[in-house]
Amino acid sequence: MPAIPSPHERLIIQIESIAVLNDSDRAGLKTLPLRLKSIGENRDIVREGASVTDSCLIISGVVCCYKVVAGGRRQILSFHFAGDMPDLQSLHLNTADHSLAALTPVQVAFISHEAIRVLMRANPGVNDALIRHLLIDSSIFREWVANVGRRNAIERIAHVICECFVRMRALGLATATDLELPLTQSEIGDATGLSNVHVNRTLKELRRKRLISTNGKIHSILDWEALQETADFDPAYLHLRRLTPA
Amino acid sequence: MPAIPSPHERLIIQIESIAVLNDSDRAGLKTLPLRLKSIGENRDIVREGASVTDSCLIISGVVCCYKVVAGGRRQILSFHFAGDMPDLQSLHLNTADHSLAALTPVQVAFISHEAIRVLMRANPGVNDALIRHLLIDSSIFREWVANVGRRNAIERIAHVICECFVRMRALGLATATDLELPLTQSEIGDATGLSNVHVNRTLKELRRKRLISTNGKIHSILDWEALQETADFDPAYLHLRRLTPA
DNA sequence: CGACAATTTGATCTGTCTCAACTATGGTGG
DNA sequence: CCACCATAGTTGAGACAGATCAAATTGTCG
Repeated sequence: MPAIPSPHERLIIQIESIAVLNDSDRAGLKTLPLRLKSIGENRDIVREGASVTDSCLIISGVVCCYKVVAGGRRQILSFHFAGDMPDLQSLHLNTADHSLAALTPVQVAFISHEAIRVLMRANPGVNDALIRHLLIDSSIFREWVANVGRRNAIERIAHVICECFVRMRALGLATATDLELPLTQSEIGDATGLSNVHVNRTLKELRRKRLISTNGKIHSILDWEALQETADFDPAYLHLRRLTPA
Repeated sequence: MPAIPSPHERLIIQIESIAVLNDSDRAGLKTLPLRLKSIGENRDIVREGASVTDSCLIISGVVCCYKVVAGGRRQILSFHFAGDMPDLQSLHLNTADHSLAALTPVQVAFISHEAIRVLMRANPGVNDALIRHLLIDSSIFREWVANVGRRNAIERIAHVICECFVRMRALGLATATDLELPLTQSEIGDATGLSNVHVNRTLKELRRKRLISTNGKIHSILDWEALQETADFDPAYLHLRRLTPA
């Protein structure tokens, strides 16, 4: 059982799940100055429209990006876990076009854009890796457009579960069968464009089909093949180097 | 009435709609070697899963990114016009996670990744501008997730029209009231997650409300304020430097 | 224990889909 | 020049997935 990774190690685990780093890249990343902060459940970390001068690295907990459309309905755009940098794009887009919120109590580390820019200029490996991180986020948004646009309720929810499972597993945050996904049904609904009532029924359907089982915040994958099948899930869009932790 | 811009000029118009370039940036962009090609209507330019070594610049016509989900249903992810580089992300994600297709006869220019990389390394202004282009694409995908996830049919369609209008106008491809948008109703449905029948009814509703009028492929904005209102449209997510052409 | 959040269930309603037929439109070849 | 055909658009009727509303149940935590 490995010790809990340090914040810098979290970042390196995340980056190495998608890109190859050499010793000097890793050394450079370890010099990044981090400003740690704890944030309570359901608190906004960044609000849409704000000007941003730091990007944040998640150390623990679950975070989501979201927008609010006319009528106050919320659409969750993505989920993020320890090691992710959910607003890295603020490096080149200074006004936030969406909000970032803590879904659980979270620990984040703020990193100034300036420090990241200096490191990227000095270190081509880090430069390429972070751009790749940004582009993979973009790829995930594309998949989500297809998910909410053209899949039915059971496919949508199964797909989100598959994605979270694969991504968390690559980050060392899930076992071969279990993941801790502390989302409410209403949050799953906001991510999939469904009402919370219908999410409830659809989750029941997934359990009835013995694809998953749920014990509090812990979800178990009972039949990974069948779950991917019903989700129409293909992990290619995540552009991971490997699907299991190193 | 200005002459039709050259391919390199198209690219510079597009980039200057989102970023500031200096003389050396513009000069550098003009040296990019372009391999021109004409592509027929409804032909794929890049197919999902392919390995890509060139990015393409659209010279004329309309192009879309799309995915096909289980059951063969298509989801259009984005529309692209003259000056756009719709698969710039292949620079760092070599296997395409979606397809790119010509919706009209199009002229494209292929640019080798190597040439773009050399230019970006030599020219920080171009580097930042192209990354910004990538991140704005990403922002547009986020808005589309919210559009198909949480808006109703009339809002979705009005929103897509608003976006195309503003983006085409910034590229000098639309007048103050008219845009040439040669999309079939079925393509609009694939972009908004609606059936073509319902698109038809909803477009009729938009015309009945005197928000738009349609004459073949030419759409006129009759009441821009009211159209934005019904679309819940705010152009901030496009991160444009200005909403009208230079 | 009490209070509040989250989940579960039932009943009803509605937006959108599907299927099918019909009309315009434009292109092609005889 | 017109008959023909393919494509896109339009309209109607019925079905269904998922929304909404309402209420009961089950956590969960101070």
